Amino acid sequence: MGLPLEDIPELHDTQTYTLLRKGDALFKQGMSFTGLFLVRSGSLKQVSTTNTDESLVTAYAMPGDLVGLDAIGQNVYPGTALALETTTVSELPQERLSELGAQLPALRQQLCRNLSQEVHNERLMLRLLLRRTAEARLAYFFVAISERFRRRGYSPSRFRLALSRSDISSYLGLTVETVSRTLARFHRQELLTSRGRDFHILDWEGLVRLAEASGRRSGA
Amino acid sequence: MGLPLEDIPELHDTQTYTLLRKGDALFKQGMSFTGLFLVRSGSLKQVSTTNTDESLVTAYAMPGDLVGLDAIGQNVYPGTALALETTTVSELPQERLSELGAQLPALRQQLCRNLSQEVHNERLMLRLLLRRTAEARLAYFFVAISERFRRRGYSPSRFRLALSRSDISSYLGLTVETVSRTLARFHRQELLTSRGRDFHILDWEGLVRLAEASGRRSGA
DNA sequence: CGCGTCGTTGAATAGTTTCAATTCTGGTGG
DNA sequence: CCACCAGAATTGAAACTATTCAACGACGCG
Repeated sequence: MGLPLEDIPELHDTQTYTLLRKGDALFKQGMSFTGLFLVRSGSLKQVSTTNTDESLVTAYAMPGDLVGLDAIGQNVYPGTALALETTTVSELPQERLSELGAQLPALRQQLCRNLSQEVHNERLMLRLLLRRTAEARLAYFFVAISERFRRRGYSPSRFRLALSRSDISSYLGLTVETVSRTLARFHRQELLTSRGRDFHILDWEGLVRLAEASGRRSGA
Repeated sequence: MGLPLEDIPELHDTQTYTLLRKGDALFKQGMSFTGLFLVRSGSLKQVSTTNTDESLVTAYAMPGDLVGLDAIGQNVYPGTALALETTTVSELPQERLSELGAQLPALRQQLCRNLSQEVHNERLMLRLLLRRTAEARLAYFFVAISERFRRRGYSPSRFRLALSRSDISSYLGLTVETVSRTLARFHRQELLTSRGRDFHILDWEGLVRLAEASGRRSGA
């Protein structure tokens, strides 16, 4: 998520808004694909449950993000989208997407571009995270989130993340305890302070440095 | 990679074959996108170098696979494709793809589907690997590779992987030593034997069991 | 106000990396 | 054809990082 697809004005002419309360599901894993959703306010997390009963937080969507892109492939939503707070979304039904796609080849192309971009982002980011320490993973996470806030016009240094610690740990493949301890260390090093779900980035440079270093000795 | 896009017959009507010798680059990271490639024989790895000079093996392509899908987004190849052995590929130039896309809406749609599918696969697989032990990662890797060989009509239990140990370790986010030790353990447990780059799966069930377990205590 | 969930902290343990030393292998040139 | 070499793969021991288990404090909601 975090796609620059919102540039396409046609996607914004929608009247159908939906209001979700905290904990409501926008769609559930396994439901057949009916359309994409554009987040207007609030935020959502996407949770995928594997065949081994693990449930993983696989995406986080904030206002301006499109939700449901990964459902196009199988025509089925591959995870459940849960509102993390009071949230409004507008729907882009499948039929309307096809219509628009027929009228505007550019739209279809842009959609492909975005998907392709995502393939690459995820491949690289996750593979990068795979060989990084908890410290580097969290630093990377906050740098990325902060940039998303900035691009959306919010403050990049102070923000509220509706995700719980346990959501964050799931997203990064760590345990809650490790996330908590690492945040405490960041606080001590005056990189980033947090009170509950409010975060305040103090030392952007320092975070970026940690995020780019693997946290391990050899730079390979 | 490993996409079921080869079902589209139009993609196969190509005369331009290219021969690559071991170590040759099909394209290099940063080159602007000129088209996709279909692997006819041999195999390739895709290596992406990050801004921090790490180079990661991000994909492995065998006969029947499409290479270059992740270049569509930025119009630039996001990694270097290197032949692991003598390899032949046929090119699907960008112009031809657009032509075909205009004639056959189904093709464009299928391409989107494949991309969307990949987004989901990578998200889930890598996030799964993120919280798994080396043992589970390798088991998962061999199960996945074996299934790819089976789908392509090769033996799923005996195969030659042109990837070096170091390529595998990079792909899975481990060190060479850990891969080596874990393979040795698999051998002792009579799950999988290997001599150099030839592998022989002895106990499919056992491998699947390891791949699905996280390798950690809590099943969360 | 109490209860449950979320978040934090501590100590012991398990798993991976690191560094160093060999062994094995495939390709090359004599 | 064989010996040799360099890179690849393996193995061992020590250092380090994250997880596990357990206990406790904080917060929000009914």
